[in-house]
Amino acid sequence: MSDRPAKDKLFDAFASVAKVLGSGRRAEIVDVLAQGERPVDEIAEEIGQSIANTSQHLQQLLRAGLVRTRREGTRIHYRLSGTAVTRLWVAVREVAAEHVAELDELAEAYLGDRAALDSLTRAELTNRMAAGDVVVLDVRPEREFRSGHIPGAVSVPIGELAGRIKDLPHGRIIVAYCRGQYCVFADDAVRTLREQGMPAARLEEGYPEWAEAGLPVEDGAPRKSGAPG
Amino acid sequence: MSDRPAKDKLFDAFASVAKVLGSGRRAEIVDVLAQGERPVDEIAEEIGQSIANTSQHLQQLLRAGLVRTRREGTRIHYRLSGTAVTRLWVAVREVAAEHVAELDELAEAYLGDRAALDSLTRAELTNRMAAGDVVVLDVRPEREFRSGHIPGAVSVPIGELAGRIKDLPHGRIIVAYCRGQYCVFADDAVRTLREQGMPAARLEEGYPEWAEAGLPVEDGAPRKSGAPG
DNA sequence: GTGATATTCAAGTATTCACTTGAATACAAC
DNA sequence: GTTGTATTCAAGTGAATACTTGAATATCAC
Repeated sequence: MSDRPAKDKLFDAFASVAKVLGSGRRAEIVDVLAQGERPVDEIAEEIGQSIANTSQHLQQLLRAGLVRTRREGTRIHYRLSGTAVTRLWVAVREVAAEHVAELDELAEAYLGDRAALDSLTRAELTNRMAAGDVVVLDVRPEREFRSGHIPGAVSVPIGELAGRIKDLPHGRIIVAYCRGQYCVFADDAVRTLREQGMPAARLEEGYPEWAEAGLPVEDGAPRKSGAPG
Repeated sequence: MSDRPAKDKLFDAFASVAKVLGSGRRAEIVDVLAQGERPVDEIAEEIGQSIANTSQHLQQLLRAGLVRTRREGTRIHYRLSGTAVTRLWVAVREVAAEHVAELDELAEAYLGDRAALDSLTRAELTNRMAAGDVVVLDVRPEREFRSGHIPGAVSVPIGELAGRIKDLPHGRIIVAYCRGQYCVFADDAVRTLREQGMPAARLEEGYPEWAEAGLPVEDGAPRKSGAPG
């Protein structure tokens, strides 16, 4: 009754999208690119693989249509090909969080114990931003901040945080955010700030989810450090 | 700085979810189970594979946490483990539709030319249902209808449609729906009805998307054929 | 043009995967 | 208990995959 070979091919095409996300290294690449575009060598460093291997993973993502490229001189910048890809990546993590038995252990092994860390949802953060009683801290690498961030956020990459704590405004709660729920930067930031006696919490999710939810974003260079608006 | 082995394992765990969807046959299984639970032999028949092979695919889906089982006598029924899995499957198809170059051709090869077929969005259908000027026709196999359908829909499996056209009410547009955007049943139904001079259109998407969107659903046996409410 | 750098390609290897076939298990009917 | 049926398991094969190494390509600076 139904056209079996044609149906198989159609579903193989759907599966090709999932298949390309079915490698931990390519998943890391998508996670990185969800923060904004990056050249090959930086991606390789980010995922801890050789450049040749990273390039081949990127070719696969390209063939599957999940990423696009842009040439700039000798460098080739990769980026996700659209917001549907971000949604797909979020959906994968959701299913994993709900249904993969060992995920909690693995996440704890990587992230450490989060029990002591406060976290805010996006809605809570927008409320508090409206009330004006928070400082929003973007602790991702500065180039990710430049390609897009929460409006009014201060960029202090996690590596520089310890040395710049004194520049941060006092008297308001500091809410740190980073790449997402499974990113260590914001956790590290909250721990560092707490050790210095500053009230701090993390945004539960990260920048890609914020942008994907249609909340306002801003891009460009960070202001000179000091108290923001 | 970051714990590479732990990070790799965490992302491997995310990837394991995508990987298991990265086979056309397993994708078909998920598509079938999105309509409701099914025993192994029916799934095997639905995807056109041997029972042994289907069983192994199901084991993989089970290990990855995407499906659950229920024993009933000697038969084992598989079902999706939650709505997050449906969302993931929808996300995969969206990315494929947007970014996989050959998908249009493959879909047309399987579905045939759709240019002449009217289709309604979910919102359009709910409006027309409220206005009372449509007959909603569920052309999936009856057991899928029983495990959940659009309220007020009439169940006429596609294979029986030709013989039951005379039982359908006249004077109202007939809107057929089935498993989803890439399912042929509703297309076939619209063509069959049109040939008989009845005004017909299809719902753009299928039952799983309807249910996932939080729209009302109903379950149970179909009424005896004849005009519904 | 030459040299330097970023990226891709190609070949090789160990591993994993999909499917087949045939046997083993688990429950139901008797 | 035996028989029948639904499902799973195990072994085998050919294809695909991830990563490595080393060479090829493309652009820029000069």
